[in-house]
Amino acid sequence: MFIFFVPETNYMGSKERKTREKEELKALILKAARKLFVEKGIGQTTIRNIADSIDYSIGTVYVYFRDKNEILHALHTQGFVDLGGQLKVLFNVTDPMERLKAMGKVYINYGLDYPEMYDLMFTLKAPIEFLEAIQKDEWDEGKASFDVLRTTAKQCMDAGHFKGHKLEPLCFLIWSCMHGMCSLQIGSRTQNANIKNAENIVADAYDEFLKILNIL
Amino acid sequence: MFIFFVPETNYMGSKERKTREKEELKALILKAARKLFVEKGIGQTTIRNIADSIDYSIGTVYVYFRDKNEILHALHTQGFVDLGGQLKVLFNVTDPMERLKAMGKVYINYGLDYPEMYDLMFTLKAPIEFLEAIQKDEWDEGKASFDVLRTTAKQCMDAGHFKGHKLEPLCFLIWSCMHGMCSLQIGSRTQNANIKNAENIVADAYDEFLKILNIL
DNA sequence: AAAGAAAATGAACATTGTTCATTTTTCCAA
DNA sequence: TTGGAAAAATGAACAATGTTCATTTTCTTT
Repeated sequence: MFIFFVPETNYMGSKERKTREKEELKALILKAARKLFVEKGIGQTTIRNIADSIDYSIGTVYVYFRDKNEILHALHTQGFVDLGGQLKVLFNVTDPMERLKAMGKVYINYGLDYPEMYDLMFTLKAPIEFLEAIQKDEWDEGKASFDVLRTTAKQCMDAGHFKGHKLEPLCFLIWSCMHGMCSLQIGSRTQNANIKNAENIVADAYDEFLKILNIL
Repeated sequence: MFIFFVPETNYMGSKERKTREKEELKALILKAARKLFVEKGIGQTTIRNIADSIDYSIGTVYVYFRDKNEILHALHTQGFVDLGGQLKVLFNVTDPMERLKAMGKVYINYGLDYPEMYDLMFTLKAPIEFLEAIQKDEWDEGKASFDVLRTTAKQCMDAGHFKGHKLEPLCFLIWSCMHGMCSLQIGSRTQNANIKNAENIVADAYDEFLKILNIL
């Protein structure tokens, strides 16, 4: 009894520790990758860079991630946890119309503050290609974030706003507005296009967005 | 006199022909590049592919273009000539509000019909990086297209629309709306995000956009 | 302490953008 | 017509990158 019990406990214990250590290393790789992406851009960050920065070999990275797209997808998911968390906090705001406005601001700030993460989440094909590669055609994080918008817009409608509008397309239009501003700004399409006051154009356009919301 | 005249004529003639031939080959390279980009995507098209498809060597491509970014920028410019031309045709529509609506439709159709060209024009960093590389911080084609929008929106204001709105930020907001829809659709962000009727979401959202324009 | 399992390694490969010395072609003058 | 210079075209070679996998190292259990 004793003879069997002790070894088995040790085995299970180390097995669990191993699992934890593996998760820790996986997290370490992601943390390093994210840091490099933010610092020097996704396109300029190589697997070697990531491995070097945490003093592991290239091969080790490939033990924990099948390819670069899986790393990008994992960070893509992290980004949605971050942004989604910030959006969910806004349910503190009881008036749905005010909440909707606040959501727009949070979304824009996230995009402009973390452009590389934003690109990963909403522009780059890589994380989507990973989903296709593993035959998963669901995008859970995107779903969740869009649900937050849909729920809020629905409450706006219930409160008498958006008369004559369809919920789903209107939500997508609002999302497109916010995304479009972030995307054009991040992609440097505002800088050289002869737009006046280009540095503040997103903030100014957001004000126009608010004016329109106020009459809907 | 005669002795000098004849050779000089020959020289100038062949010189001009040479110039023309160089331009033709440059155009041929761009045509091949564009074809491959549209067929298999920009990321999947290599310089070797382009060279092979027109039976020239890799080196020749580099005689005519300093690097891949220059090719991307040249096609980026072509795209703006195309789209800009389609937009300018709409000045046939005299009512500025109707013209604005039509411009949105043309823009969206272009984006959805030629997603790779659209990415090149409004999303990818490469053509912008080329501008930076050659120390040019003007983006003539972008300017011209935005001018078309600005002019039309200004006429809308003069006709009594958009009261209380600022021209420049409102134009950017409208552009962002259209761009956002194209960008999310092209980037496959609508497909798996639990959006109902995802195939038609852009068209449906455009209808919501029209409803809003009608009250502004 | 030894054997077996798990983890880490980095050399090696394929692909890409890019360069540049060399070759081929074109052109003009004698 | 032809020789040589100018122009154009070439493709071998290089550096960087993602990726694989046979080998080495480390850890775990008995």
